[in-house]
Amino acid sequence: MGTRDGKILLTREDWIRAALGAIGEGGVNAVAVERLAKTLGASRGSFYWHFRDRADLIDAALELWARKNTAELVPELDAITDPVQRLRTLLRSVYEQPVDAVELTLSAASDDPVVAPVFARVTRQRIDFLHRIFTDLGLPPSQAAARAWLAYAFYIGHHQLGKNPEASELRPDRLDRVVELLTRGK
Amino acid sequence: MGTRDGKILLTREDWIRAALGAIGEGGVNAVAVERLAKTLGASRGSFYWHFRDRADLIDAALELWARKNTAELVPELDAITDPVQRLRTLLRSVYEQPVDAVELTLSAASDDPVVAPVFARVTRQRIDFLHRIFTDLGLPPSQAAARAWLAYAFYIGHHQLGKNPEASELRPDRLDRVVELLTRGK
DNA sequence: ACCTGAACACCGTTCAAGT
DNA sequence: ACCTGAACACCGTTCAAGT
Repeated sequence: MGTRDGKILLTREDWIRAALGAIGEGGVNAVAVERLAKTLGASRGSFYWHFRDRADLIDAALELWARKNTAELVPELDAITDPVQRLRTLLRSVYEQPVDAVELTLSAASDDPVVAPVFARVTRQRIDFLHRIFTDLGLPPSQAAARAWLAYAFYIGHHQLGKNPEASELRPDRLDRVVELLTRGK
Repeated sequence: MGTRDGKILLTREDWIRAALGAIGEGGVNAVAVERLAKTLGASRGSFYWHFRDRADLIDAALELWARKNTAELVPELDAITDPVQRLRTLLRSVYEQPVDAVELTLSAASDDPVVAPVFARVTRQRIDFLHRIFTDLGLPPSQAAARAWLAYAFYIGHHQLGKNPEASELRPDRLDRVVELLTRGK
């Protein structure tokens, strides 16, 4: 944020930060160029100097989120050698409150043309991660693949269900049974 | 659809049908009063004779969907006596193409104030249904509850992942392993 | 009872003009 | 290089006026 003639100059990053805030609060639809401009004290026209269009802004915001969030988390978890413990640590974050608001938006809007490619990349990284857990447990690759898919679909569904207060009352209060089911057998 | 002076009169149902079509094609956001009015050959003002506002229309559309879809499906599946077969039949519908477009919208937008109550009701009915499957299998209630939750979260997550072509390439091609995992063990 | 048409506020995008 | 302000199209909602 530079200044000139006492006026504040905005950077691309200023807009991105504002967009991520809006996504967290109200989802992708809440990213309104006019509202952000008002918040940042600039005109709508100014926005179009920094970004091609609204989709460009959302794309940049999600890219930033994915880098900070997934790319940095996976190596950290991979450091845990016991695969069951690694799975438990991952799933525990699902049960944590509050769930990352951008994460929710991402999976809910995964068919949005802007969201889709980011979501696909994050998904691939995460399923790879789960697959490693199950092969480390000694499962053959095809079984590990089925189980990784089940675990990841569970992860996504759990998030979606958690958004709805009435639905989440129905969920079990302990993770243990879920972990046990996923890691048992063979 | 009556007529008067050669002019077509629209009913609430005409608007609801148009709204369900729009939801299926582009999600809840695609329900635009002006666009529907143009499609139906009426003015926007006319819409507000039949509905309080846009949310009222979406609500009515989802109610209709839930009645047709879930309330009629559950008794039909309950007729299958073997619980494993019942689960397999249910999960098979998840793997079927194409997945119901309204179903996708419903779980993706389950935090939307209009969608939330409908989603919560549908969720309760379905988890009850799954719970019955697992108690029929001989599991104690608390274990059946954990497993019903896992199965339903899987169901939702599977749908969400299926929206994304790249993500769904990673899913296993056979349901059998998933059914086996869910139904196995004491 | 049901609909039209104009009005207002909000938003995305473009662009000539300013510094 | 970065921004403003006006313009246009699209949309939700209201309401007086029509039949």
